[in-house]
Amino acid sequence: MAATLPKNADVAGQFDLLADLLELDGEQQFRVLAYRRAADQIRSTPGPIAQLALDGEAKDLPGIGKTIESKIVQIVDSGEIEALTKRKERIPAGVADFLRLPALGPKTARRIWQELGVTTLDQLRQAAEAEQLRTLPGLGAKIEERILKALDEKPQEKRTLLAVALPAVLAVVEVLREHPASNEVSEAGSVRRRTETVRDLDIIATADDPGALTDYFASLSWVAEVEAKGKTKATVVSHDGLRFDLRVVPPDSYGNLLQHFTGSKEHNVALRENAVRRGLSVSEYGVKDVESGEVFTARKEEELYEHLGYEWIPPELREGRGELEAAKKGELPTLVDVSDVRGDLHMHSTWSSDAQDSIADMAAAAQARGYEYIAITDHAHYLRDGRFAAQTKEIAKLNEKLAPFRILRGIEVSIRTDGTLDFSDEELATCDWVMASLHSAFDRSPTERVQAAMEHPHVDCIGHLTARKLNRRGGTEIALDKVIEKALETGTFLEVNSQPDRLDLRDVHARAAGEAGVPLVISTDAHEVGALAFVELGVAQGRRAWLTKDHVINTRSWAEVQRSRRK
DNA sequence: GCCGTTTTCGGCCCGACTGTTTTCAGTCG
Repeated sequence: MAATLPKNADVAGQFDLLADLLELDGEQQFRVLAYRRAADQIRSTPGPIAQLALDGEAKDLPGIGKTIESKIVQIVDSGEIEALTKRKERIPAGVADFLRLPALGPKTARRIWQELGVTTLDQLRQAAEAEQLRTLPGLGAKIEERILKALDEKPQEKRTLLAVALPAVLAVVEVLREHPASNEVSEAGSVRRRTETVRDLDIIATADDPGALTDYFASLSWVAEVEAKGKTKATVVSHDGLRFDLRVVPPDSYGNLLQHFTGSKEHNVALRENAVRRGLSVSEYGVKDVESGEVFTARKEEELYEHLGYEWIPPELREGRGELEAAKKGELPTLVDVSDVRGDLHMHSTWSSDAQDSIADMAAAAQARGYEYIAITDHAHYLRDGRFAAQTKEIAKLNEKLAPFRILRGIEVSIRTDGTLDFSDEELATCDWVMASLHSAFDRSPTERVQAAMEHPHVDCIGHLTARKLNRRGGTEIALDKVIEKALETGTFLEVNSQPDRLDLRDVHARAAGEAGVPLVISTDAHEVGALAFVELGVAQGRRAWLTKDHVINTRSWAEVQRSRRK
């Protein structure tokens, strides 16, 4: 067996590339689709897929059968899927890049390659500039134009953080609701599902006068550019670069449309596949009984799901990860809600030089949110040379004043490269709450360091496990299964960090931890009072992870948290 | 290639838009 297993992302990448090459080779589309689905499944699998394949358990996952499992084993054994190696010999590497360009699908890319001998993006640009593409039947000047435009654009724009997108969309929804022509207005798409980042921001509405509403939408003061505007649909770009899509739909099928435009694609495909087996064809306009031709429309999503035999599914779960099966049996979890949260166990004060507000201000803001307790968890390295004792005094003094509200004497320690903590055991022993986190040298044995920290008798919780920063760095390759195992063994909690660019654990990781029985903490890591509101993002992430109130330890009183601790 | 309260074989989501075409294939979400 290889010493280190290939990463899920790399395994998935090979299947996606194989799918691309098969498609270019004109293979059966359903084989291509099968590889793409397998790639998606592998990406959303929390543990190492390679180990599962070696153990013969990968084929238990949906969309992965014996053939794909054996191909994963090939990656472990020789580094690459054999079929991929073979296809690469036949198809020039650059041709697969054509598929990333708009308007170029497999059929067109293949023709450009085979009939014009174009095999790289540079050659493609030259061919488009020389107006050679239009010599192929079915291709014209427009295609050349679009290809050149796409090649000139920046490689890939960053995705918008949910923290930016969500308030922006909700504000627009509010404004549209106030317009006299509108009836129902809702956010849809990935924002409604609360995915950690989004590309476009979708809104759907019903209106007495659709044209009046789209006109109004396109004329709002923050709109910098109107990309498209018709009676029932408009796309605009705001001055800060956000792209909004508004669809105005008839009220009778509002439920169908809201469901359709909320997605995800995977959820909708699975929903429709299941419906097809029962002779029903589902579209955004209604559910058609194929035999009788009757069409069912729904004003509400609940009616639509009910008609198809499901209980209503919270948008956060609609990712094609087993929610339909659970909803059919009526076994969806009751997801944790922001109102369940009773305290915040990770935040900083001016004692950390990167934070902005005093302990007293943080406490007041937490009280205003209705919390019963907070933990002040300043970085250990700011609390040396008597500052730790001084801060403890300040907290005690505030507690006298604020009781029964409680400020916990917490701390956030860094896990050093050797797995030790950057604070003394004696002082940690006096803390109510200890978070341990990786803050540097992320590639140096992260799993072993986290495990070592969990073994420490005073560490209560591991903060932002993978240390990823959305749009900036991918996060460490931590063996989540080993971390979960150690968490269960030592009674250590795991954090869902609510910072907009962290949201770490990510959804599938938090779900795996929750299902394994590891208690989770949803905390903000706030560095200023306003950041306490990020709990909404953390809770959304928790909901995407199928977490209930019972999974989340800070939905309990502090006394209950203490009782449930094993160390 | 995967999968099964109609199937271990024969299916595999749905509709809109686009560009290039006189009826549609390919692409996209």
